[in-house]
Amino acid sequence: MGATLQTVADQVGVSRSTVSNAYSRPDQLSPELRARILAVAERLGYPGPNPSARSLRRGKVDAIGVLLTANLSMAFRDPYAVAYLRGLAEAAEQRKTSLLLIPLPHNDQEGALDAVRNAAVDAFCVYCVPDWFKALEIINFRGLPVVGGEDPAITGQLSGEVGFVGIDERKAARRLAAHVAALGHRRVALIGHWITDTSVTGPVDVHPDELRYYVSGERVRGFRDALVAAGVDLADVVLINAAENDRLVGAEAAGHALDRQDRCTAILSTSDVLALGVLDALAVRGLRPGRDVSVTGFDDIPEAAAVGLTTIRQPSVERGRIAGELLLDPPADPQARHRVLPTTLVVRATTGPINQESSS
Amino acid sequence: MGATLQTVADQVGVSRSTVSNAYSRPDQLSPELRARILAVAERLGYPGPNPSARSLRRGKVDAIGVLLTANLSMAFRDPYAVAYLRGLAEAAEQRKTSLLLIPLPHNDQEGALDAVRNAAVDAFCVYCVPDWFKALEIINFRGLPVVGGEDPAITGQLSGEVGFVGIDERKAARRLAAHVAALGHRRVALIGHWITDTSVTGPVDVHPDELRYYVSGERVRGFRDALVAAGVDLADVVLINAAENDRLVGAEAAGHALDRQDRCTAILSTSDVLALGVLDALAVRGLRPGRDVSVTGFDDIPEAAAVGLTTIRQPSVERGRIAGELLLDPPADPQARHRVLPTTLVVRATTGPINQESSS
DNA sequence: ACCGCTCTCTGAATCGATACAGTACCCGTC
DNA sequence: GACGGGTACTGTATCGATTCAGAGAGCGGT
Repeated sequence: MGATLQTVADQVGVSRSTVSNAYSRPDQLSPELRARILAVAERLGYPGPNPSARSLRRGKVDAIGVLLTANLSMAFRDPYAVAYLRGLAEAAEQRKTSLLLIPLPHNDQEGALDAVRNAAVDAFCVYCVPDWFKALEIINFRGLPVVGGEDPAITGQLSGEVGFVGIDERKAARRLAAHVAALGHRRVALIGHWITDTSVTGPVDVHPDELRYYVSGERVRGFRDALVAAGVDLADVVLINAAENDRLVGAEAAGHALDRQDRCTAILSTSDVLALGVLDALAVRGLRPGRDVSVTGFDDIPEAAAVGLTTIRQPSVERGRIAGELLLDPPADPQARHRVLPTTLVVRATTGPINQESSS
Repeated sequence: MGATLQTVADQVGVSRSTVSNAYSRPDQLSPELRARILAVAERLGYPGPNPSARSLRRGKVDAIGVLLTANLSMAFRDPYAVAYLRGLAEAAEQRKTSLLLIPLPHNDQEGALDAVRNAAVDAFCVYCVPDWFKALEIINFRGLPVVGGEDPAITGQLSGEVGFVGIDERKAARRLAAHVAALGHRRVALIGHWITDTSVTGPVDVHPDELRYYVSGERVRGFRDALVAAGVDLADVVLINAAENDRLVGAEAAGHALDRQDRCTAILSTSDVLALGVLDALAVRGLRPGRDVSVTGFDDIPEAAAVGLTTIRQPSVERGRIAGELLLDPPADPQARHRVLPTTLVVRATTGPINQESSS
């Protein structure tokens, strides 16, 4: 109970340094002595160097902090986040680095920020964290390297070592909406995750330039760009806030678009998860996706292919892997620390030409 | 750069202790002084108490280590593991505790064990880690609390504070195999994850009592129990090892069972993920699941319902949540630290009565 | 016999914070 | 005016390791 380096050193009759070396620098002492030390350590029940003490002295903990979504357990519901995490884990695994998943409790901004302040890590990986959550500032204040996938403008202001791996959100969204507009849709609903609020799901009346959460905001702005370019009257575009990135919430949001007299003919969501909920909502009302109402998602999670969802594909596992690599082996060239990955428009069955009959 | 408690203390003109209190025990000093201290700290760029130093002194890090599958990134491929992790994250989140995902690199036993030795955590949660990986021993040696879901016999030998949350693997497997036997199947193949080897997928000739990985071993033994009870000749039972818990590997393993002249009429796998691969293998060969060959899985992941897979349902999110609760709020009563959760046989379309025509 | 070199091992300084006993002072009370 | 009881802050010991300059020994070469 409570054996330390010193205890072992005293027993063996060598200095503490030597015992330390036995564990951390085997080449610094003779193999025989090392064997003797380890044997005594085992006998005394010495569990090896205390990790906290070691990292205090070394100034390094071999772990990177992961900030995933506003709320950790939520992240495990989103297949895209899981895939991202997998890529991150692959990169970390190869470099013997642990991943510290930091809890971000709901309804406790201050507590969440404390968690970021107190995390024992060498760097941070931030994914899908809303702008109003001041995590980046704290990380910056701590002077730790960080890789994010959000607003490049914000990360550009940080002083520490910063990386970026993401996509051109707005451009991809534009491509998707252009496809929908080209099919003839003119009355459209846009469902955006967290664009105004994290507590209420429903229609909102905000100018797209004032949307809050960067990722969704850019996607919605991209949608609008394309719709305007196609000559759609913005008065016919309904904007709906989704309080969570969740299938049930997606269905609820879709309800607000479907249960009104001038029903829209297309619903664009800022994520596949929400779009799956939209499809549920259609099913409940006996509407056919791609015929009565066109539906699109974003991300291209595996289930999207299964249900034939038209969406934007963005790299998932690879994105996580690159994030990990940027943190663990930062390229000298700052240019190389800013990676914009390609996206693809994937057209499937949930989008189709406007149906004269039911849109009348 | 490099500001510490002392730096701040000197600037403000108070003692180091007081600055420490300003952060960790606000009730120990006047609000005015605290405000002044925090202001100076901010100005000096002091990022708050160093997490390593704090945890060294406190003897606590507010993190629990997670050992997930032999290989971390693999865990994110298994929907069951992800669900488990979600439950764990929920429990951790409520108690402001972080989750340290520990990398367990392939082909590096020693490195993996070091990772367990060096992890800065207060406790461990072990899930689906094979017996031959001596992680439990190390954790025990470190004297940290642990909750596992594997072999209760092993965990029973540990001296530290130990919890268990799992299911009666063998009983559940028995129920499943009894269902298959009752449908008339007599030539059966069993696919087991890691039952002999982690490098080769294919038929093996081992007595079930000598299988390696506890979870799969128990499941296979349960299968055999029921088959024997139903009068099946064990000579007609093929045992196939799966080198990974992976869909592709499942398909490969199934190939070994299907591409032989005395083709089996039922294939039982130790996990849903493997069973999905088995279904792929059937599809490739133009065989109908539930008609030509009956197929079963284990776990009841969401996709199982989608494809109509007969399987055993076991709690996933709940299992993770309970594991977290046992670690973070250990019940005083040792009995309550051993939780065996219920399982259900879920019969769907992939099992059916033996088909006279194609089994002849 | 002496130089220089490698190989092992030692000692002191250091990493940055927290716990706890203790001091100083103020205020009200009998 | 002595005393009890708070409140606000300080000082010191301590958590457990790593680092690095350097000491001493052994050894081949000249």
